[in-house]
Amino acid sequence: MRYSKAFVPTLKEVPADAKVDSHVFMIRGGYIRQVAAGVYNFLPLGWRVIQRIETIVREEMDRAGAQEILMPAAIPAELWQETGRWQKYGPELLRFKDRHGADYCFGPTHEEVVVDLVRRELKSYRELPTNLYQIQGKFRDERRPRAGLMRGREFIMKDAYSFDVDAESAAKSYDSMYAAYKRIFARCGLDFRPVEADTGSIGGAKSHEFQVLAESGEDNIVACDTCEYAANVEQAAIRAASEPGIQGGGELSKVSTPGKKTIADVAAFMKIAPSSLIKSLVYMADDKAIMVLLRGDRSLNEIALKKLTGATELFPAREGQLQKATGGPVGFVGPVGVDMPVYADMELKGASGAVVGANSMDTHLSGVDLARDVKVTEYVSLRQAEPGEPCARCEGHYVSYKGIEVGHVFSLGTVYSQPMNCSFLDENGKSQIAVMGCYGIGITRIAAAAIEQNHDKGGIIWPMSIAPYEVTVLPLQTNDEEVVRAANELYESLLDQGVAVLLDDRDERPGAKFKDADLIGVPLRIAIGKRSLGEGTLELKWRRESESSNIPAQGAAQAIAKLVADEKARLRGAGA
RNA sequence: CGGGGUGUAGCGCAGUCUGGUAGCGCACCUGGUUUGGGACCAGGGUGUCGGAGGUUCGAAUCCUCUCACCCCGACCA
Repeated sequence: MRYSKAFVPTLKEVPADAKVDSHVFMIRGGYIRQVAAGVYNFLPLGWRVIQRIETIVREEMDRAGAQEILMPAAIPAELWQETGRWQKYGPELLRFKDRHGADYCFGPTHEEVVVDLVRRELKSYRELPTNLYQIQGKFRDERRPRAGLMRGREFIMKDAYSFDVDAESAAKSYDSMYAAYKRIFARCGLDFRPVEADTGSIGGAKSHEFQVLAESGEDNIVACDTCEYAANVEQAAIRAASEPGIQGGGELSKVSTPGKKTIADVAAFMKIAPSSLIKSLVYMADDKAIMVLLRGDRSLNEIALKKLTGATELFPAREGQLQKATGGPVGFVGPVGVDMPVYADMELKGASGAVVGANSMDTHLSGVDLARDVKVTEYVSLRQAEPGEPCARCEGHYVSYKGIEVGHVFSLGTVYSQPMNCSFLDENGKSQIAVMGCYGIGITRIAAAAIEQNHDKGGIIWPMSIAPYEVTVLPLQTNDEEVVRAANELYESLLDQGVAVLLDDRDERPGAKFKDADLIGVPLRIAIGKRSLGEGTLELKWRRESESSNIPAQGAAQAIAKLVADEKARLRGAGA
């Protein structure tokens, strides 16, 4: 591409709306433009990146034996009603009516559609296993879209669905996708980690997320420093404590704690550690109040609570609801004498000598013995794993990371195939339900995650495999015939070699060209100027390095093409 | 959904408190000089002041309603 003809509107100034690096650089570099909250146009550079990511995904999915299809974005409500998700999915599902008044939704995921497709055709076990995938624009009406492509409402996703005869075969399909995902993310040049995860509203038995490690990530991950175990904190296993998390003993007595509403305030006031307090949380589970008890220094794992209660809607009680349920004010909530289910974290089993709220203004209770003073409904593991604590699987300890979820693989079992009756006849002529898996990749999110991991103050530093252009050629003096001729020749030769090359033939000063090249982030830059051309050399610089080197002008195209190919091969090798 | 904030030129912003007929930087257009890290000089204004209603002789500015976007939290494949 000749830059003079390209639609690449770069910006010197940082747009006011963008806070995250990947968002800032995608706008400044002329990759995307916003249309509405969480909805973007992809400009030529942005679209080239997306297409290159899609190509890698297609190659690896095809290699793993999956077949590409395309399902509709507009889905009739009946399919979603069949699985009950029309009711369950909530306001994230964008719903609308056609001219006849029939209900539709814009597909945020396609289990219903693919199962409907397969169940109509599937007859025999001989047709399995099969794996169908698509790359498609999805829409999820996020409450709060943010950070550009990291969390948009409309985004591009690759979703795949496997169908197997039994659980054993389904496990093989799962493993094959897991392996394909590792190759895909490695080829995209990402530093990532597969972690055990919650299955969320998709449902099913086991799942892994593929997390790109980045400070700006929204997900919290813990990984063991010794074994291979890594998990989302929503899911992370916690090693059973060998003794109660709070031990003190003593008599139950009232303590005056005027104005001390938080764990930190009470601990400081009473001169004890926050870990000697019990945190009492009141949640509304489908309009029923429940209480959760945790050690004062721990955080609730809401996913675990949701699983425990089976509630569709679960949120912290508002002030009025809380007062009604406990009879006391916010800040002094406690479990002694309350009339509602009380779930205590496993760590509190046998706890004594603890401090809790007294359900009356400016008062706490000390010397609480859970077994003696509180009617605990059940002891369950309800807290989040924390960095530094012992690994549940080995003798190591947890380390915490921030991650961007770019892929997720689910072992679904029959949660969709059963209610939708997706069946086949086995060897004995007996009807069986297909065992499923589903596998997602956020194509547009990969682009954002790659930038989060690969940038500096000046702009993006693309991995070779997904860069919009692999090489950029900069003629530094556009009024110098020799320079222009050499640049044009190199440009044509690189095109002949199959290299994706951007020729900056604009009548701009060298400084402007360097700045734009850095911003756009093309991995390899060839500067052609009077200075070096006189000595028969060109200046080659990797975007990721600070120093340039000179290469002979003679045969430069072949040498550059080889560097590009070697770099892509290196990334490919990383996933093997 | 709760809390906070912002809408004025393509982009970044000032002007709003205290009402008086819209401005700065960058970008852009014309001419000239420049050319190895976002050049300089001269000239040019490109605007339903987010929208609707109201108060007023007069509204970017005051009042009411409304829309959009951003941030924090909650929520979430």
